[in-house]
Amino acid sequence: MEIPRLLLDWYRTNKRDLPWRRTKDPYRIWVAEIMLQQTRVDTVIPYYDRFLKKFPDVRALARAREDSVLKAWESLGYYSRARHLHEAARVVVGQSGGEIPAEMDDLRKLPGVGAYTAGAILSIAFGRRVAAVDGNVIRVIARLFAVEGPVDGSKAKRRIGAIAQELVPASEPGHYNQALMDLGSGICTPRSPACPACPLAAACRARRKGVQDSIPAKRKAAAVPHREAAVAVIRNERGEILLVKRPGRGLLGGLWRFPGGAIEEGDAPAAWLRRSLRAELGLNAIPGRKLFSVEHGYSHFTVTAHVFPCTIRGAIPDSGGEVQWRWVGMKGLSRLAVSRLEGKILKAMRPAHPVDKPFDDGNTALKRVK
DNA sequence: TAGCCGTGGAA
DNA sequence: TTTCCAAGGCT
Repeated sequence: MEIPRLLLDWYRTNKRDLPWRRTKDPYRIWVAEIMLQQTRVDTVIPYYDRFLKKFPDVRALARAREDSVLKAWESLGYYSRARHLHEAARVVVGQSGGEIPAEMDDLRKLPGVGAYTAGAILSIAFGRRVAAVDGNVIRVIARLFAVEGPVDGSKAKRRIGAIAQELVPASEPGHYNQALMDLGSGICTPRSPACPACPLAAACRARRKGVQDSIPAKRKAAAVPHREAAVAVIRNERGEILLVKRPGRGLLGGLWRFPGGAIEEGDAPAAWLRRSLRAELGLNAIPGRKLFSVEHGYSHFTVTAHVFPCTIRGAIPDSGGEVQWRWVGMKGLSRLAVSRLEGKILKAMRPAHPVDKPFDDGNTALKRVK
């Protein structure tokens, strides 16, 4: 086939110099592939460098605490990737002494490693002739072969996957797969592809038919719902804030948050917050006047969070029950991961109410109000 | 199969 | 400003 040769020739002079392209260490390739899932190269680079400095090999990652791994992942998003990578590192160390699997079946069993990631690791780190079909590759193949209609159905995915696998050359499969991705991200882009600069333009059926802009066909995005939330800033006499640990799965799993949560239509935020804190933490909390509200967008909904300083009456139950919580100062914030929403709240509070400085109006949790 | 799962940059 | 989306995987 002509395509692999054209692509590899193009790649030799056009490839990007990226940190994970300077190594053949399977662990480093693996970390890069997980971070790159649904995430831009420019965003990943600083995280990649910091992560590998902190966890230089799979054993270091395996023995780390989850809070430490999530802290290294903080603000990268899709945190299940970090939890799965951490868990998978423990599996690899426990089962094969730290040797990254070089077989498809073994690799796919690791949490967080799907078809794409396994193909990328096998081809790039182990030189195996396996396709790595990501969004770029789906788009490039769909255009090269003028695959019209939706590409997210199982039939179209099987067809594109079969073509992709057939195209992979026995020589330099890792470079070839990365070339395909570079082509997709820089030339054969989702919108207005740069066909005149494309090394495969002469072979592209979509270009010949003039339909490159409508392939792959995309479905309309679902409307994103909006929610309202009420959260509490509770301080002790040292100015530390009360943070709650999220469950180890689901949205932002394993990260720390302010107490409170989503309110229902028609709920008064302060009254709801008071009930919520009693039910969740057993606290008798008195919300003060609202400090401010913060907007944030997640992958599938947006939220407006109303932030209330709260005073606690009576005893504060110990953590360790249903909900785990801690008093957190600046030192704690340097070790525990929080989401961007918490980051926005902390930033908005900083001028008047920096962490480690008690509220100056006596609005502290330990100030007993009779 | 389709919904869940973050974030920030580009257009 | 709003919309789209970027090297997917899990359930």
